[in-house]
Amino acid sequence: MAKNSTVCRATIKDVAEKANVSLMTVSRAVRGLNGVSETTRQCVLQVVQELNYVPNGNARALVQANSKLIGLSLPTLFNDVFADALLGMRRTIEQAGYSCLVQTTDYDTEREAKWTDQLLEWRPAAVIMTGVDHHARVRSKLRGDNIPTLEIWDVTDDPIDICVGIDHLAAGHELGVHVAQLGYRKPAFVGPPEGDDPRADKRVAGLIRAFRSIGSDPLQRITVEPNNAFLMGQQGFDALPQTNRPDVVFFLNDHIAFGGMMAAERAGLTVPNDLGIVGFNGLDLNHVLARPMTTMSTPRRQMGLVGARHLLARLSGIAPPRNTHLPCTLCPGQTTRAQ
Amino acid sequence: MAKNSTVCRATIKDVAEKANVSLMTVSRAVRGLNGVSETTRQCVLQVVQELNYVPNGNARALVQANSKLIGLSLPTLFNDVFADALLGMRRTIEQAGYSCLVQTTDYDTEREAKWTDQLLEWRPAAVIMTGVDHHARVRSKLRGDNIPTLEIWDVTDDPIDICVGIDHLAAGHELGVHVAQLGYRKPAFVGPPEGDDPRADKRVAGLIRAFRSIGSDPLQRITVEPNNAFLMGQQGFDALPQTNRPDVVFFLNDHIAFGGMMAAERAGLTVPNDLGIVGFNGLDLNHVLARPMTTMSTPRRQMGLVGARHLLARLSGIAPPRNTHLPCTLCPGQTTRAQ
DNA sequence: TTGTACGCGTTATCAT
DNA sequence: ATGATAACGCGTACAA
Repeated sequence: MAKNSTVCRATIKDVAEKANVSLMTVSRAVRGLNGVSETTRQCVLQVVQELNYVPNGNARALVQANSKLIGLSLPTLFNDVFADALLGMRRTIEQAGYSCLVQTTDYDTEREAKWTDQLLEWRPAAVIMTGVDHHARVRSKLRGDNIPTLEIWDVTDDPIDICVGIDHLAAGHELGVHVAQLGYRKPAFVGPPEGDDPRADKRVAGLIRAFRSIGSDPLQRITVEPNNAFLMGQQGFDALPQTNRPDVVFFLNDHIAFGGMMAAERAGLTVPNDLGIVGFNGLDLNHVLARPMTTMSTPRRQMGLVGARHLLARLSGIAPPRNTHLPCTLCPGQTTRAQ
Repeated sequence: MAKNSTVCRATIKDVAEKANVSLMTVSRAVRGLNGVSETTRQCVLQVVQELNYVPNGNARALVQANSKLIGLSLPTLFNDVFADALLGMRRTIEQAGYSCLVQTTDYDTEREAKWTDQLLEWRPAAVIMTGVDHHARVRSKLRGDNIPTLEIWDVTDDPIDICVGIDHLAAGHELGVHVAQLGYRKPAFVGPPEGDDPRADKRVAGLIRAFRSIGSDPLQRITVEPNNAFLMGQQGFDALPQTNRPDVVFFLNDHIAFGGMMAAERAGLTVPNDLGIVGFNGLDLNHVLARPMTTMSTPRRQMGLVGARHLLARLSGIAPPRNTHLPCTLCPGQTTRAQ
């Protein structure tokens, strides 16, 4: 009878029997350890091929008490900036033999916490999270279990473990000061509701401080639902107050800003004279626009790279710096007035 | 002395001892199985809390001979279309208790094959791959091990297991016929080199067939290096032949088309009169453009949803259809001439 | 309702 | 250079 149409996978034992050696010899040969004669190794690897033997990662993780898995938590994939950071990170991580267990949180701390619970069952070697604002349970579990943890994209005095990011408060402030110096006095911000994206909130705090210090109108915060970036920009523009309209709008990111600019021009406004448009991140989108956008360029690729390196160092017992600030670069563009 | 600053994690055994019950009672209580009195369960769960017990997924996977892990392979994350498909998929999958092991291949079949080898060590419950063109080794391994496999984004007569996608050849043909009927006769295509993206190649084949049947100039294929989408569009436009310039350009996708259009207009051309611009996918970008782009809308979200459902059905023993075609929708826009 | 014995596939450790 | 044995933490099967 057919042997119950099930997966039939070879184990070390199968290989050992067929090769007429012990389990340990196979194990050593497969892992490329010393202490196996060249002839034996050849023979074993030969059998491994024939039997299509694939080591069982679960068994290995079990006996070694932790796995070659790394948990990776991102807010969303609908945003090139995270893809950018990932690019730098994933390669480094995978070359070191780790695999990534990925989740997206949609900026929901609860979701993140639930996923963490699920993740910990796999005894991951490390965890990478976006931002530094997490559910208290997550912090305490990761700390308590002493799991190497990398927080990326933001900085804090008290990271869970190690942290590589930019100072969003300072970036917001620098951007605000620049724009204020250009003469804009009625600022608005278009982005998610307060509380959804802690990094956005910090940048807004920086903007507020910048404009308050020169006695301008207070910054108006316009809320748009998470959606396609270009649509969000359009919705953000539509939501601007008609009377006493702002003279400059800071958008959550460049793509949203572009959507807002399109909407503004369709509504008959002239950028930057009637309305200044400011983005964030310095995406490559800028390079194709007729007029480059005023924005703040963030070191995304580098954050990923540096973060991954520090984490790997941590995994091999070397203590990396707990906190790494990376610099942003102001990009004055033509979507705000000159001078 | 400090107990070697290492992870100290509670096991079932620890819980059992503290709760004064057997291992099995704990196991049952934790998994919510029947056969445990309410009082015992309360007591056990109480101890679980205190000890911060988290079941070991590796041990579980080992004894059950396969894990609650699903492998997921995507070409890139720098493309909203994959994020779209994922959105529909991941939720469904995660609610069923699975976690995703993600990779990106950068359209490299070799990379995909290597990753698959690594993945199989985890004894995943299922594998999801993009497209239907894979390394022969991958096909045979997945088939040989009888692993539930979902191929998404494309269709074929001979899927590894199950398959949900669109017919790229037909989509290309339909788009080509539409544009040809508008009177364009010198078509070009801007995208990756032939062989890199099999789905793009199929669409190109459809375009070629459409234009050949009306005896127009043959379609010129312009190659651009993978890069930021907007930049690729710009580069694609720059690479168009100056003499006997094409009168319509099909781009790999909408974002690239947008970059191309910007470049064309900066070069002084009028769209759609001097040059027709055609995208692919029907991204939301279109909704904010002053003139919507001519494109073919793809059912990305739906592919993800349907695919995930079929896969879950497969995992619970129900046989879903092997092959599911989903329809595309032609979106005539204003970046090609009317009539 | 609860408990006991065994095995899952691997590696560490200690022989030989 | 090679092998025997004992874990690792859990679930299945059966017994009480």
